[in-house]
Formats: sequence, C-alpha cells, structure tokens
Amino acid sequence: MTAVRQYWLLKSEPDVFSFDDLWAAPDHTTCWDGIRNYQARNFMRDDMKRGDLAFFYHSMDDRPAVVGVVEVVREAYPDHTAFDARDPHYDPKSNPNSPTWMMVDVRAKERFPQPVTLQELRDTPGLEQMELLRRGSRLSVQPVRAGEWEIVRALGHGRSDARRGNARRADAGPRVGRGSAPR
DNA sequence: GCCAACGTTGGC
DNA sequence: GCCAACGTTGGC
Repeated sequence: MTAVRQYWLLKSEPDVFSFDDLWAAPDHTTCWDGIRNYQARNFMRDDMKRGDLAFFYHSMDDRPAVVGVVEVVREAYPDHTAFDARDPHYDPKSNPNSPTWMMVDVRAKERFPQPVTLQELRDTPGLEQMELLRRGSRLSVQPVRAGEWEIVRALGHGRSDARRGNARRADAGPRVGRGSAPR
C-alpha cells in the first residue's frame, strides 16, 4: 500500500518558535508540541503520516508568511508538555494513561528563497479555497490541497508566473483543480 | 441542549 | 491596542 503523500500547513509564532529556530535544532527536527485544539489534534493524530510535507507559516508577525517546508518524520505520540504543570501548555485534564493531546515530529526540509506573504497568497489565483485564507480561520494545523501546494511552492521559489498581473488572463476560463464542491 | 460569558487567535 | 471570529466553559 503506497500512501499518497499529503500536504499540510503548520502555524508558528516566530517570536516563540521560528523556522530559523527549527533550522538550528539538532537534525533540523523538533516535536510539534502545544497543540490544544481538537480539530488540529485530530489532523495530527489521524491523518498525518511519515513523509507528508507541510508549509511552515509565521503567524503574529509583521509579515505573516509561509517561509519554508518541513517533513513529518514521526507520527502522532503523546504530547508530554500537557503533563507538566510548569509548562505554558499544561492541561490538568490530560493524563499519561490516556493522553488528550498528541504531537508529531517534523524536520525542516527547505527554506524558501522568497517567503510567501499572506497578502501574496490572497492575491494569487487558485488559492481562494485555502483554509488559511478563510474568514475567521484559526486552525494551526490544516490540510493543503495538492494544487495549492504547487502554487505556493512555486511562489516561494520566486516563480512569479502564478501571480495576478503577471499571469496571462489567469482569471479567464476554467482552472485545473477548481472542481471541488462549493461551500 | 441552549447560550452567554470568557479566553484565545491573529490580522491590522 | 483594537477588534472580529472562534472554541471552551459552565449555569440552567
């Protein structure tokens, strides 16, 4: 059974933990601890697989942006920070015998030569349905469609052909990957 | 189950 | 700092 590689987006506040911090970590690897939202946890626990790739997104920054790519190198296991009363993410309702919160390990894979800002994402055709861009969206672990992945990655590598204005009639006619159900 | 109050997220 | 939107909590 060859699993299809899935794509994700992980948010982090650079003041707390930045892509540079991850790059500086041993083996460019860290545990993605501190997730305390059930929907985000479920994505990690149930759907994230080794080999999946994720965008690393800087939130709460002067320039919120996708800054690089990480790879899932270990699948879900208990988030021990929930058991530590001194940890900011301590949750007394989670206990080691049946942990409420889980985490995965990720390894930095590539830093984008050119960060893709939130504004740029908003301005790029084909990303209209990205979870990140949905009004009121706060999910810190979210799936990314394959088509969206390719577009954002191209932007991160400075390929501007996907950008509005540079694109030739990007808004005209049907686009690949546009067929999903309206919501 | 309802819903108001509260805390958090996150862009601006 | 402001504020909109969301998730969680807890009384009823």
